Order: sequence, then structure tokens, then C-alpha cells
Amino acid sequence: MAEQGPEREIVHLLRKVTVEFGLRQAEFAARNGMHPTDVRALICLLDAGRSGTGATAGRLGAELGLNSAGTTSLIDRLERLGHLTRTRDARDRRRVLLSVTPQAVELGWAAFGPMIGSAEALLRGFDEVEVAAVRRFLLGFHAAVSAKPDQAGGTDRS
Amino acid sequence: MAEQGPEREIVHLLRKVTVEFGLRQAEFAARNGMHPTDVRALICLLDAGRSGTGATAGRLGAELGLNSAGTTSLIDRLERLGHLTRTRDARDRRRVLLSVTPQAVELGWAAFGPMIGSAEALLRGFDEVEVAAVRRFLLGFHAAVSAKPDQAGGTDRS
DNA sequence: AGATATTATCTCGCCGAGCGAGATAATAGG
DNA sequence: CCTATTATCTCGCTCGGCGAGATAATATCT
Repeated sequence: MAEQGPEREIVHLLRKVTVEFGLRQAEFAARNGMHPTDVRALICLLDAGRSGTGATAGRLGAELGLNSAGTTSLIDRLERLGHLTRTRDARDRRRVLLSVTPQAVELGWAAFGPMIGSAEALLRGFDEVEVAAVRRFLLGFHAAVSAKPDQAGGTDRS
Repeated sequence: MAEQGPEREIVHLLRKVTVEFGLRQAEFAARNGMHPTDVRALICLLDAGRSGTGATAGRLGAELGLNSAGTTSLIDRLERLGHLTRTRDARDRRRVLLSVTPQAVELGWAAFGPMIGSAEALLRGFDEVEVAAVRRFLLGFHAAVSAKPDQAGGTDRS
């Protein structure tokens, strides 16, 4: 009955990782008087900071799938907690620029640092070919997840 | 300026995947008159069914990090939508057994099928060593994420 | 057996995240 | 200038999820 190869196991594993990851995020959020969305917002802002993208309110809301009202209250919340600051953009004064405070960086690090550490330690036991394989898989999967849902194909479910 | 090796990139990639994955889940949920939590619940129930674990209300709530009140209303919601059925356990009549309807299986497949298909296609282009590497990484990372947060270590942040 | 503790789920009342609709302010184009 | 567009905010509301506690079924201890 339906030999389905080792690929299916990998996919379920990845899904399991994402579920567990989401749970940790939620726990961390609760522990710090926040909500899962707030944590994801901090992740996005830290990513934006790392890649030099100017983080604005609207952009953040779009990335999180919130509408403008929700975005405003999210930012209010994070500002109230001292995790970010609003600044009117001087070039285009409709925009609000967001910058995370050092305190928030510290917080983010506390949340993800240990996990990052473990993962790096794990990967240090891999040779170049193996690391490249993991990298290629994640890149490909990210592309697949980002793509709009279209073809389903007659794959065997379970 | 802290040469930080290829490991860090992998971790950020994985985080990106989980964020994107969460977004797709939320979109799918909204498209079907549900909430992100409901989708995660269906995932858990489908997983439980696959591994033969008896799915009970309490167990589901624990996996999702909800308290009993929230769990009850979640189940009410899914039952109302026809995605699961409640049955009192005959052995222990305090328990409520949950079983997903075929309709819900179909729905879950519509949500994750294309993604699973893409990932499998991707992995078919990998040789055994590479697949094994991906598998080992995901297993190790899952273990790391499941572990309680303890050591932080002085790793270089960014 | 009968009293008590424990477990599994449900009910009630409340808080607040996020939505829809629309207001407000700044920029761009005719 | 007058209008269209863009970016953010305000208001009112719905409903997911929490805390507290009720209820019912099962274990445990004399």
C-alpha cells in the first residue's frame, strides 16, 4: 500500500518543527506580556533592520497580514512596552518609521539565542556537502511556501 | 566584525520558512471561515490519526497551548463547521474522543497538498547523502526547539 | 461500601486582538 | 489650486481565549 519514499517523512518533520517553533513563540510571548503577533512583529523588524530595509508601519502590517487598524494597535502595544519607537519620516511625512530598541533586541536574543546556538552547534558537525544540501532544501521549500497555491497533483495523501 | 560562518544563514532561512508557513496557514484559515488556531488543530488531529494516538479534547488543548475553556470553544467551532465529531469514550466516560471528518481531511489536503508535492519534488533531486543530511538537521533542530530554554552562551548576535 | 481526591470537560463572564468603515494628513499629477 | 492617491490613525464591534468555578466520571483510602 503506497510506498511513499523518504520525502514524505521529511515534510512531516519540517511541519513538526514549524508547529513546535510556533508554540515556543507563543510561550515566550505570554511570558513577556505579549501576544504571538507581537513576537512575529519583532522578528520582522529585526530582519528588516538586518537587511537595511526601512521599516514602516504599513510594511510591517503587510508582512504580518494585518489591516491598518490592527497594525496601529500592534505598534501602540509594542511602543507602550518600550520595544520600539515611532518616528515620522522627514522625506515623506505620511510615513512612520519604526526602530526597535536595544531592549527589544535583547529580548529577541533571549527568545531565539539558545535555539540559534543549538542549531549552529548541530550544523558544525556537518561537512560542506551536507550543509549545502540543507541550505538548498530550505531555499527551495521557502520558494514553494511563498508561491501561491495552484497545482495539487494526484499525490497520495496521509 | 564577527565572521559567523554559513550556519547563521541556515538558521535565518529556517525561521523565514516558519514565518511564511504561518502566514499561509492564516490565509488559508481566513479563506475557509476559520482562524489560525483551527487550522493548527486540524493538523494536530490529522497527525494524531496518522500515528494512531487517541485524540481527546484535553490532549488537543495541551498541544495547542489552550486552556480548557478555549479548547471547548475551539471544538465547538470545528464541530459546527463539520470538521470533526465528538464521541464520549466508552472506557472512560469523562473523556471526549475527537475524529476528523473526511471533509476536514480533504480541506487539510487542499491546504498542504501542493506544498507537500513541491517539497517532495524538490527532494527527489537530492541523492541519499543529501536527503539524510536534511533529515538529520530537521531531527536535531526539532529536538533543540522542543527543549526547554536554558543555556544562552555568548554567541555573537545579529 | 462510603467518603475523598483527582481527572476531563463544560459554562459563565470578561478582556482585548483584529476587522470594517471612515477620518485625517501628506504627497503627486493635471 | 483641485483632485487622486498613499500612509496612518480613530471608532465601534465581533469573537477567540483566559480565569474561575461547576459538573460528572474515575481512582484511592480507610
